[in-house]
Amino acid sequence: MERMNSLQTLEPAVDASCCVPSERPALNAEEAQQKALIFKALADPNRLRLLSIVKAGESGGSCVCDLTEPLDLGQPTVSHHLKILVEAGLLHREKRGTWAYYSLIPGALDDVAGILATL
Amino acid sequence: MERMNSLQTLEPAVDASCCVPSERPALNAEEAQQKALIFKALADPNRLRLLSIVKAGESGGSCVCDLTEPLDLGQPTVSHHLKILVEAGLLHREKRGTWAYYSLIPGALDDVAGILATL
DNA sequence: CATCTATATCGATGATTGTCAATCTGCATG
DNA sequence: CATGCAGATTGACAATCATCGATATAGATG
Repeated sequence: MERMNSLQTLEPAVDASCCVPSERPALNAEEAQQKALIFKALADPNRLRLLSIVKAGESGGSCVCDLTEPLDLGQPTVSHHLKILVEAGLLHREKRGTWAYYSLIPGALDDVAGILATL
Repeated sequence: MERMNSLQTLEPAVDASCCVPSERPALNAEEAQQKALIFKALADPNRLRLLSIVKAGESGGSCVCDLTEPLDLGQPTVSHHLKILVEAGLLHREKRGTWAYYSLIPGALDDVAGILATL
């Protein structure tokens, strides 16, 4: 299970040869599952709020203690949601001393938008 | 429950007065729930494939019978997934004779991308 | 009207998920 | 080393969800 998605490598150069969009043959089961994982991560109100707060507080990242209160959720629950967002390739986690700081991975949300555009 | 989302009216002119992005105060619980509904609709591999197939077959829409086989799912299950996509404001359903034709709502996926961009 | 066909709805079931309380880990500081 | 604190992990439980088989609805056609 470790390190599930990377978003960066999700569309690994569809065609190494050359150009032409080459008749996209409609998502196969495997691709669909990959991409669904990312949308699953976004499919919870509290996780959307976490992303929103982390994005708004862009300046070294937000620590869990800052995120627990506004959501009115227990600390373990927030940790759990954050883990899902990290595994989806949307957030980055950095431990500094006792605290863990979470920050948006640059471009990650744009990549998701790209997935939608190329469905 | 009827007619849940419209996507078009989800961002109802954030600010009627004028300009300035006006310090977005991080998703509140209600907005988050609304938006999560849309991502929930996208958070299933088979629904992603349905969207993909419907999008690819843009020419009057795809009927359920065309969608059942490629997904290898029962007809009731496909109908169920399609309903969820319609309720999320992503697909349009049109009954012609005995058949039901589904088509992408123009701009709907772009609107979702917009939600991501303004998180 | 009887029948056929395409699709929708219903009821049940197994799987997944969100949440919490309890516990564990690891860093920091007295 | 003992204590305290931030955060992660675990185990349990209720709620939600995806799927299916059976059935219902509603056009079309004989």
